[in-house]
Order: sequence, then C-alpha cells, then structure tokens
Amino acid sequence: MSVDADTFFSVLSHPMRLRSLVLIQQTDELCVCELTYVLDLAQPVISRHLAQLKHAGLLLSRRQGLWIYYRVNAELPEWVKQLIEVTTSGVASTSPYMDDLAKLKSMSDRPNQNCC
Amino acid sequence: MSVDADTFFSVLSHPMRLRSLVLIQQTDELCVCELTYVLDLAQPVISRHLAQLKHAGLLLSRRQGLWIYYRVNAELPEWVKQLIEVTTSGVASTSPYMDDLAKLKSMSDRPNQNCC
DNA sequence: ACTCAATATTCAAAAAATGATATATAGCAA
DNA sequence: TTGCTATATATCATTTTTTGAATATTGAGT
Repeated sequence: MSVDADTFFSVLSHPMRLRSLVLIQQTDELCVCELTYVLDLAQPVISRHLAQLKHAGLLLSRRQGLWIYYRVNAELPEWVKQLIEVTTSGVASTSPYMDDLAKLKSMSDRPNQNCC
Repeated sequence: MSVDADTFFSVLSHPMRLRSLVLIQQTDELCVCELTYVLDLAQPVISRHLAQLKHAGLLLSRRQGLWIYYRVNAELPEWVKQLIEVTTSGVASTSPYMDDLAKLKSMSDRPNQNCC
C-alpha cells in the first residue's frame, strides 16, 4: 500500500473523515447510508469523503447488492494500523465519537437486517 | 492540554509541520534557525507553522537569548504521545524524514555550539 | 424493457489554508 | 541610546479544499 505519513495525516484532517474512520474501525464495516445517518451529512458529501479515504489506501469497499460497505484496509503498514488503533481507542470515550457510535446502534432499519 | 483528535490531525496535515514535529521529536529540541536550514523554508513560514503546532498544544517553546527552542509537550495525553512516537518511528527510515535528520546533523554552526 | 433505490461523479461557487512581503518585537552588545 | 540578530506577526494575493446541486451509474425488481 502506498500510504505515506503525509497522505495519512492530510486525509484525516477533515473532522468528518476522522469520524468516519473511527466509526468504521469500531464496527468493522459500514455502508454509506449508515454513515449518512449518523454523521447527518448529504449523501454526496459522505461519498466523496469515503472516496478520499479509499484513494488514500485507508479503506476498502465491497458491494453487496445496492449497498457499498467500507472497511479499514487490513494490509496497511503496521505503524499505520497502530495509528488507527491508538486514535480510535484514544477518542472512543469522547465527543463526538462516543455519540456517533451510540447513534449508530440506535439506528433502526440498518441494512443487513433489512434495508437502509 | 486541550488536544482533541481533530486538532491533532489537522495541524499535522501540512507536510512541513509533520516534518518539523518528527524532527523535533527525534532531537528533543530545535530552534527556528535549525528548522529553517533543514526544511529550506523562509523564516516567517517556519515561524507560522511552529506557532500552529504550539497553539494546538503539541509543542512548547522556551527562549534562550535570541533563539527560541521548540520541544514536544511532555504533558500531552498518553494516546497523543503514542501517536507521535508511532509516527516518528514509522517514518524514520523513509524520505524525506531520514534526509532531514541527516541534513540537521551535517549542519555547521548550530546554536548551542556557537550560533546560527 | 422500465423504474426505483443506493451510491458515485461532475462542476461551479464558497471557504479555508498557504506563502511572499513587509513590518514588529525582543534581546544582546557597543 | 543605537544597531544588529533571531523570531514573530500582519496583510494580501494565490492556491487548495470543500460544498451544493445536478447528473450519472449500478444493481434489483417488475
């Protein structure tokens, strides 16, 4: 993977991208509609942020029917994976990350159960 | 310290700020003239980047005569210190970080020895 | 084939970050 | 005080990033 530190930090320099990454790291996999719901952003905005995270090499995606699921790339360099882990556990109990996770869990009609 | 993850990542999203932080972490303390030399930037540019790192809580500074030395804030939250350490060791053997350190070591007339 | 739902992409406008230049401050030394 | 050096700050033009809105794509169902 072509993840240099430069790219890593600049792609995470946007609050919503950071929140997205943390949330995905905490849940293994999320689809666009779940992030749209939790972060309360317009769909094209989320899509573009996810595309940036993917282009930077941090996320991978898979399609399942109409949904596209994003997950953290498991083949990142060790130090990058560590940064993601340390960040996630560092912020887990703080706002807005804590609330994001709570909001996700309270979301009804999540896909995998049924639909978006 | 008021270092939230948001601030942390956005203040490090500029290549020169990241290089500065890594170099300072590797050397304990550096003055502005040393960074200006190594990074080959105009003095006001370096000063502003350092001010941003300081304002974000990552760096502290002390004056010694005409020079101002910057160092990593030792009282950062544990997870932030870990991020800095992991990043520094993650990039230490890569470019341009490796070369920056080499260039610093080859710098003559460093202060503390004599002057800038 | 047609339609709908989820996601992606394009493009112009708005907002934010950056750098050049000039100027200010602070300490030292004569 | 004056002058010099290291660093900081202010202003403005430029570049980069981000967003809103419209449109395109892709797959599922009929």
